[in-house]
Amino acid sequence: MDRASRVLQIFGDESTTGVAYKNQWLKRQIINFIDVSGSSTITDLSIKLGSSIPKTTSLVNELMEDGLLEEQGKIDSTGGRRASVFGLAASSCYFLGVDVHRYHINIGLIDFRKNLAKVNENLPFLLANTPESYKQLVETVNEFVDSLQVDRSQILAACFNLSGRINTKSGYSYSYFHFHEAPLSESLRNDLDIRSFVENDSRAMAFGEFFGGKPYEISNALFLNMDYGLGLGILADGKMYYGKSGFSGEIGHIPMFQNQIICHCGKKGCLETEASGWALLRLFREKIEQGESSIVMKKCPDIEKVKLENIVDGALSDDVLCIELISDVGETLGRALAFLINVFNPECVILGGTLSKTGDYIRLPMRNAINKYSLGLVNNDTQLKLSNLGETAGVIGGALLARHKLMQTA
Amino acid sequence: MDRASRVLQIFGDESTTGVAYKNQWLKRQIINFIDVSGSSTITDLSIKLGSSIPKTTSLVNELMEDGLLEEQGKIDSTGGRRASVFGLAASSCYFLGVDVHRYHINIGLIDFRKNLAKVNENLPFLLANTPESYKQLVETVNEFVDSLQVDRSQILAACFNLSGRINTKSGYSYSYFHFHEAPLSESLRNDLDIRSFVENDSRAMAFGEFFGGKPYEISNALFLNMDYGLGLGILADGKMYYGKSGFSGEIGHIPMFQNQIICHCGKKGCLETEASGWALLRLFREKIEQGESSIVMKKCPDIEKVKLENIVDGALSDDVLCIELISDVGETLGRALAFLINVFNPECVILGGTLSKTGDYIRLPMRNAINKYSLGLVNNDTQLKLSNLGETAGVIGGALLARHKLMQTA
DNA sequence: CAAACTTTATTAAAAAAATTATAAACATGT
DNA sequence: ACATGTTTATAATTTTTTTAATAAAGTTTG
Repeated sequence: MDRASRVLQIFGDESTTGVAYKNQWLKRQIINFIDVSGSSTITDLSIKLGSSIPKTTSLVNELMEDGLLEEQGKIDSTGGRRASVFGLAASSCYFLGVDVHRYHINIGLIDFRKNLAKVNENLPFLLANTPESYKQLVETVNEFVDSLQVDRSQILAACFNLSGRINTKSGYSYSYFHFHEAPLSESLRNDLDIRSFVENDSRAMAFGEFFGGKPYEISNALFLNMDYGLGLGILADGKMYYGKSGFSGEIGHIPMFQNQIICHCGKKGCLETEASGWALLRLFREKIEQGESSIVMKKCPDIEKVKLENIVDGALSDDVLCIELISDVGETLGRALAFLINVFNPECVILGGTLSKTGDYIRLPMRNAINKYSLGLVNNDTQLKLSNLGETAGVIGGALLARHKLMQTA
Repeated sequence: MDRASRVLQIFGDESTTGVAYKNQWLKRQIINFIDVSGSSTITDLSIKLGSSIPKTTSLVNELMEDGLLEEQGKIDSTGGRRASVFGLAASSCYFLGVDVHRYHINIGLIDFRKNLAKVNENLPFLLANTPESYKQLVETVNEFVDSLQVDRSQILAACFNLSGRINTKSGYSYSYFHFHEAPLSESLRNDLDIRSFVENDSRAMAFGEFFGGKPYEISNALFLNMDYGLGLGILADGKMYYGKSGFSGEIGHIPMFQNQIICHCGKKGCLETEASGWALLRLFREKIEQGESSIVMKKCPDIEKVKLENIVDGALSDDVLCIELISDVGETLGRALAFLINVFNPECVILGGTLSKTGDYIRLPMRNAINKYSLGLVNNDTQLKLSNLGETAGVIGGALLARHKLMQTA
């Protein structure tokens, strides 16, 4: 039995009983503890598990034989014999993150230690609710997997990040690839031969930002994905928050305005009509039509073809119009965030997505609006940070989620 | 050692080690499992704990000797010998809930089985940030405790529900009784000789509504406290959500309007300026001054002395003006709830507080606004319910919270 | 630099818990 | 009503785990 299968065995819930079950449970605890703490000594594990040192030793030895743990040298002495430290064996298994965008795909692979083993970004793709689009997705992922050094059986799970409404539990996607009888996650599993999950794109990015770094230090935070649309990822008490059907975080269509602009969701007055990538483009076009000038128009003379990225680049090149518009959008988003901060009292809010590339151009107006519109006592200890991972948040988050979902219960 | 002390011993974290520690942990698991499931057989417990039947039997026997568990007869046969069922012993310990309002206090006592043993409502009191007010609080609670059959030492914990900003973790209240060096919870503990917690009033009511009934069936829900001010209690993944500093749910002062009304929080455009008890009174006065009539004015001719309760009574007596105003407030609140529902995707929203007494007069306009302003896919499975507990939500919730906090870690 | 002290690892003895076997309680079918 | 099958409870035996004891590996101090 290879190492990947051992992982499945330990995290699977095959109904073993009695002492075998307990040992499996303890092994799972050991892996999870080492997972959050990075590495550990027998003594630490023993205390954490509430088991004796000989027992812990034998479990760790078994996990080493299984190939899931490895000795990583010795800890600095604390005044006596130096203790051996054990960590996860990176190559025991792998996980896939597939970030599906409208016009491209990013795919990434992480190992058991959460190292990003390989990323392919901007793979050509066209997202649509058609069997052809689905086929293209499957083929692209299969090509990526085949190009890897690691065997397909070593990849224990994959997570597909999709925009739109997704039921994470059932695995159904309602916006895309909604033509199979079976849930999308099932179809993918069959066509890839890899256990698959589907996830909301913003939530996956949020997961990457929250858990992508080494230690799990924050436990209440928000992640705002600012792209053409808006998305929100919520970390509540150290766990991703999903809501009843996995639809939580639908911030784009909250009613915040009395305007008459019809949102693509069909309603009027949505936040996205005034503060989003879509809104930014609309406002830009209006200003240009009113006769204002921008360097964006030099690079891209056809106003209909101006993309969000162009506006972002414009701002980064100190284009006044772009900076002003982004500031306006930031102010509005800050007002919405003030609402969320009052309700959630988070430790920090992380800004991600295409618009976050403008850095302080968007962050400062938001900070301003938050101070203006939310209660001092609540927002004082809320930090407003820019994304750490940037473009790769999606693939890293997806792969980490696949890993997380498998390790919770296989 | 009496039974109350046994509870403390089991839920305390005195640093026992090895097998003693494990047994304590297992006992805690047994109590917790029986707590959520109501009662249980040895076999069920054995499966749940992952321990053998003889081991479980001896633990249950010890817990019976300690007086925390009692045999509650036998289960109906499933085709063989009938199993004994065990449940918590109601009188092993008690918990106090103190609901502090502006002009009165409600106090309640629950036993270990969560039965409401005694309630005293509407005890005279005047809330202020003064030592006199604090003294009155302590005296009133002490009188209540002295009037009980049960000994003070049997009451393991008390929870005080206060409005305004409260840091639940540290035990500090920032709005009231903010003159001691030590946190309020410490002062109360000293003056009452009962371990004390402080809690946000709306959160305590929410806890009562969520966990006051028999089974814990919902795991994502919102509770809206509609009184003079607004409050929100959030249940996320089966747990009350607090946020970083315990300030979550500050829904009253979210920026939703462009109006010029100055809220008592100092800002403009707060939700409470247009949709709350305060707002309702303001709107009522404006309408009366414009010459409209209402039966409320017959009962209470001095417009300055009209209270929220009068408007509620007016609506329940079919007074047109009251009903209209409440409907308007409901519509606005519904719009705010639409926001929250989009973000939280809860299973249900429970309406409580004084305004909820108007029943469908407020509920239906809210439901309407929610349908209008939130995404169908998200809100379709969100129920909008009226409070079950009504007036007693606070004391029940408080007492349950005291019990919960002690049983998590004493 | 060796003696004394700490901390970790391994082994051996003792204790505790899990199995297995048996008895008791109850239901069902003849 | 009695034999048979099922489930629960208790007792006896075996296995597992803990505790205690010992050895090994470092650090610190006189």
